[in-house]
Amino acid sequence: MVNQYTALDSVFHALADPTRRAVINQLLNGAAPVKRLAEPFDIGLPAFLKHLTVLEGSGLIRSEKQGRVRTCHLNADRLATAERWLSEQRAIWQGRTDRLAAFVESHSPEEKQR
Amino acid sequence: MVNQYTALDSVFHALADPTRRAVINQLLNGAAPVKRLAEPFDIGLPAFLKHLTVLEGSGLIRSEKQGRVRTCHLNADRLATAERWLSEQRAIWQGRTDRLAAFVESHSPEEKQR
DNA sequence: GTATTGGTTCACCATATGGCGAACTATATA
DNA sequence: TATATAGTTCGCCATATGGTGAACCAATAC
Repeated sequence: MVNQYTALDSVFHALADPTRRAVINQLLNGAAPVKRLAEPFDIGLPAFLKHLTVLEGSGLIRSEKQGRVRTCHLNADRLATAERWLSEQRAIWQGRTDRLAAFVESHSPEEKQR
Repeated sequence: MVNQYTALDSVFHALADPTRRAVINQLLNGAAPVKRLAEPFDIGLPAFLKHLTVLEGSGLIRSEKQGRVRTCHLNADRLATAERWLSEQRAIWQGRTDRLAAFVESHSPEEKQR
């Protein structure tokens, strides 16, 4: 369980929670302070902060504090990381099913049912 | 924590583990029995079975047993579910940054620094 | 200066996760 | 029939997760 924590691990894990996905959704419209991000959810600030920590740990968001307010913004690159992995898998899958279809095609030219 | 477990929750959670992603990777090349899937990993069968249960619970794989061997195959649709969410987010993000760029463009035609 | 606001930290709790070994079931195989 | 093989189930354990309330700090606002 102490295996090197890859970027994909932490990104997918961060995305596996509805609260965190909702935060990302909010941040799509631009940066926002912690308070405003937390408003829609009925959990305490401490719990919410943990979600932000997970998100920031995965690189999906960044944040900086000035004065007493911390502003969070999305790091869209990291979303792309996950998207890339998924589309790679799909590409492999499609390549394989395409070859399979071609094989079937070439070996049973005129009858399709068995 | 007892919120209705959405499909995205379980899919992303399933993907958040390197062992489980590796299993998916194997299944891209076609169906395989549990034994063969488990070979590359140096964890016990019981632990491996839990991973399979998580994967099957998320709908990413399906499996059926005949005789004493259980054969697993990928359900690529579910991968697409996750991919779709991600690309939606990216679309929103891009729409927003595009509008932002247009706004900046139209409001400071010749000076860029403030 | 005092009060309020926005965050943060701390100790704590219940449950989930990911692993183990041992025992067990059922199907092939010899 | 005896034995090996493929899975499965069980009880156990350490750690992670997601939440709580209470106390605390540092900027603002009054």
